[in-house]
Amino acid sequence: MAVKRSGPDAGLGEFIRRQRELGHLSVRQLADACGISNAYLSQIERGFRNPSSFVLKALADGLELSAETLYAQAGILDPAQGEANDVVEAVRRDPYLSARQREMLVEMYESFRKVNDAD
Amino acid sequence: MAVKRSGPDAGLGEFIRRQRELGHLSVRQLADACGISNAYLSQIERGFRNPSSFVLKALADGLELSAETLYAQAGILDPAQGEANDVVEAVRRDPYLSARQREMLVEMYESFRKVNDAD
DNA sequence: AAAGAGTGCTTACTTTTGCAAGCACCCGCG
DNA sequence: CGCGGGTGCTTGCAAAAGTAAGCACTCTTT
Repeated sequence: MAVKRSGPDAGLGEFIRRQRELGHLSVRQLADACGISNAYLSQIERGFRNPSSFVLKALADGLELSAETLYAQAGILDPAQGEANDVVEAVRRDPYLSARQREMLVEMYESFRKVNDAD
Repeated sequence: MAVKRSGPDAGLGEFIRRQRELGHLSVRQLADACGISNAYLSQIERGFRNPSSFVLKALADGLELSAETLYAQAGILDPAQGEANDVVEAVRRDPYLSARQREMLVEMYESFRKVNDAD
């Protein structure tokens, strides 16, 4: 078959689960938000199924993180990417933060910028 | 199924075909280079099949273009090219923040990371 | 303590992916 | 001509994706 196929070894599932738990979402909640079945999400998280591009995209949306991040985790996008500059982008890409935490950091950053513009 | 499914309407296939022709490759050549069957590639190009993440990645490699580009064409990646990787680094480099502000953002970020490790 | 809802997981099933094999066609060449 | 090799396309079929329904368990609530 020549094209990579991941089995129950894939770290992608674990990553998704971790993100879901950081956001305090149940399997069903995230599955609904993504338009996929909870059964399927459960299998993805445990590495038994290999989500298609569209499901991956939907998961990225549901988890409120950039599709790039998820695809990088899936080993599809080269994670290297760009030369580090934009704080907001860096926050959005960070795989260890919850959606809420990312939101807070971005807000804080932007309020700083705003204040600075004033003086 | 709620998740996007493309039929023979998809512009992705046409894009792939155009790229293939620009490279003066036959269907079989590109298919071989990608490790997929020529039958399947033919169907993808005409929009009858919906390549998985892995096939898409293989196609990007075979066409020698970045996976980002192809995924953007597939309508999966927002063409917004992000840079920046590391949050702390990005914050430290940001020229619009004060030292104090940088310190606060970094502290906030690190406390989030710490909290996440706990649960 | 039984009902009710929430959690994740399993099973049986349908639909889609992706391939091996083969079709029809167009060339260049002996 | 007639044959070998190029082109893209079609057609079954095996294997994987994805779902609906339901299981086992834990909490609340009554």
